Amino acid sequence: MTVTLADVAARARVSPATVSRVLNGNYPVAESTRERVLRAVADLDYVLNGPASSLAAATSDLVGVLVNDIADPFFGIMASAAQTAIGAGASGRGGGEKLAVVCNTGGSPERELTYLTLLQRQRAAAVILMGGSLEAPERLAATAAKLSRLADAGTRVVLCGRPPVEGDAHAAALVFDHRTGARRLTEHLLGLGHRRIGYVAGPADRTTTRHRLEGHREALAAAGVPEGPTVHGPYERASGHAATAELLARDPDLTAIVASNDTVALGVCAALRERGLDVPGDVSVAGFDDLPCALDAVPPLTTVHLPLHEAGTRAGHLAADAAEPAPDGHETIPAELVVRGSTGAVRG
Amino acid sequence: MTVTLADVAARARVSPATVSRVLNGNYPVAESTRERVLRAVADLDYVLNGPASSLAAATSDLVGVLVNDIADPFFGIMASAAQTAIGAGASGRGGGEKLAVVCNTGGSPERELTYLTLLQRQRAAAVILMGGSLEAPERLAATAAKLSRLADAGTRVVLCGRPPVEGDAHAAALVFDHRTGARRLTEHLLGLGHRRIGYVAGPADRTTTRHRLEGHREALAAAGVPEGPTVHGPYERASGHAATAELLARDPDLTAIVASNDTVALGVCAALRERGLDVPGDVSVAGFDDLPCALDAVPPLTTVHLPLHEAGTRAGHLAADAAEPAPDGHETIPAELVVRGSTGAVRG
DNA sequence: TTGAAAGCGTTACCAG
DNA sequence: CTGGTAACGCTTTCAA
Repeated sequence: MTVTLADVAARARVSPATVSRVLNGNYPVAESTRERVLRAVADLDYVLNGPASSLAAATSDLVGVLVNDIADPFFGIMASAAQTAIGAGASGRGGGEKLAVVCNTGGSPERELTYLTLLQRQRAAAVILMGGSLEAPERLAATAAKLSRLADAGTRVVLCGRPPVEGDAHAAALVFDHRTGARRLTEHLLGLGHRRIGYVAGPADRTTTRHRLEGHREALAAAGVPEGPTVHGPYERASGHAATAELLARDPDLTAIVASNDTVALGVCAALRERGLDVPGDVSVAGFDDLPCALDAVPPLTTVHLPLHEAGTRAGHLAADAAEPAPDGHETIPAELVVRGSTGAVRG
Repeated sequence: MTVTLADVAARARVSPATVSRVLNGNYPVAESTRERVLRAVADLDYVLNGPASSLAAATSDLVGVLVNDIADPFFGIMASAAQTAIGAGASGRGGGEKLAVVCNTGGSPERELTYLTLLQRQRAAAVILMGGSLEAPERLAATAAKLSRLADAGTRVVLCGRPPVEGDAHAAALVFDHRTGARRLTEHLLGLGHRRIGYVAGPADRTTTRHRLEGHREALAAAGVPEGPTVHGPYERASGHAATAELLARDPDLTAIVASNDTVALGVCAALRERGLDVPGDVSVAGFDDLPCALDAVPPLTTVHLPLHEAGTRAGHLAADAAEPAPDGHETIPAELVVRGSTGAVRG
């Protein structure tokens, strides 16, 4: 029923081996033969059988990109950049590009492991893990074990926005400097005169949550300012909205709120507006991630800019083997303060 | 080096066939044998070889989800829902779930075709095409041809948010009622007294752009109100921002602006604020898509709600064969007007 | 530069 | 309920 390589070979009057060589383009073939084969391919509308090809070659063109939340532009931007970088990379087997596919783990370690197994089944060429991870020890161990098994099987592993696995040299790691970014952000607010600062943290037990919170606390400690109320919640609008009520209940005199994430910051803004509070007149709001899709329609916010596009591109190149990893496997990606407007100073 | 099914069979003292049956769980096996096999699998840390499995079975567990822009939550939300629905569907071959992977076409028909070919290579179990498409005839024909070839090869094809292909009964189509939604939106503005309404349309030649614009014009025509200025641009913030300047230049007395998309609407709001115009006091802004991540931090907007999550879920079920398609293959998904606040009336 | 043939690891059919 | 064994379609030495 379906056209096979042998059919193409017959029509082109060559051996299957020759067709394979033409298709993979990694072997010298006479130009005339080559043309004859390509014409036969076109005539027969032949499509290579991926599974057969992968089986025989013991590798595939699949590159898995695991993200915590595909509905969050934070991941969308990185994934998009990675996918472009991968597709544009060196042409792989099967006469073409690599197939970069995005897998949505929803932040669940179980689903993450499931996807990794699935990709391992497929003999994926590479795997990119994007975003922070849960910090539960057994989970980390399970993931680390799976990753090193993947690496052993020849799958390239790239960590993007996630701390390197302890004692695992297999994976290239691109690490955002959340801590410094968060510290700068809080330093900025302190510089504007704020002394009562609330903090909406991300989900507990996540690396990003911890690192950002640590930076925040560093800044407070250095300035000798006591820590204000802190509330944890998922990286979602609703979370910022609910947290705001909680923070104001705990300290009605807050003059600033730091959100662990832009999406959360938007929720904070909405909640403040509902209460008749002016942003940033009454309460200053600061965010993190600098998502282009979220920010300039709301009052001027100060945020920390993470170069998502660049990070994703770099991850893609590493995954596609189109770039050399750093000697020690780690690369730190700077987080840069972006101040929008200048009305965030404390009144009086 | 790598553990194969035969190794497992040897250790469990059964035949390879039996191991396969245990793993696929679609054949009766004695409980004791079954346990022995599973223990051997665990002991050896065996992972099924996907390509070999797909080759022998002539199908795979891969489901491709093609989206126009993975960085846009519009697609992220639908893709996420679809992925969940697919994973939760009937357990397929290989002892588990289907692998739903999202592919970012960037709205380019070439990349779309490339991905479809790649998925065809992989003998994908299903393909979901999300979002509107370009209307260039040759492109439509090329895509249609590819899709029917996929369908012939046993791949289920689902269209989600894209009009059905002419004369192609292979694909199940979930169609958003953009036209009615857009009509209602403009009717609402007209009801508030607006008579000079600008329109920021999506990219030219896209089905969504055309349908939304048609609905807008229907409402104007029915009310005998002349069409205001219209500007085309991509579905991005920057586009709304730039378009606003253009619209106001063409008609400084606009009292309302309809954006073809929420992301664009945010850009419009930002541009208006920069000009010192109050939203919706001076100019009323209306959006489309009702993205939860975009809307309630800005002034009350009126939008059209598209049930993205529901649509994505439905698409996933259809792709996973966990639901029956409608008899004629089409399903229309309603677009519902959402009015936020009530201050959008024309002044005086 | 090309051809022949030996696998690659599973599945599924046919016996038992 | 279990075992034996042809496919499945391609890649890749090894020769020519």
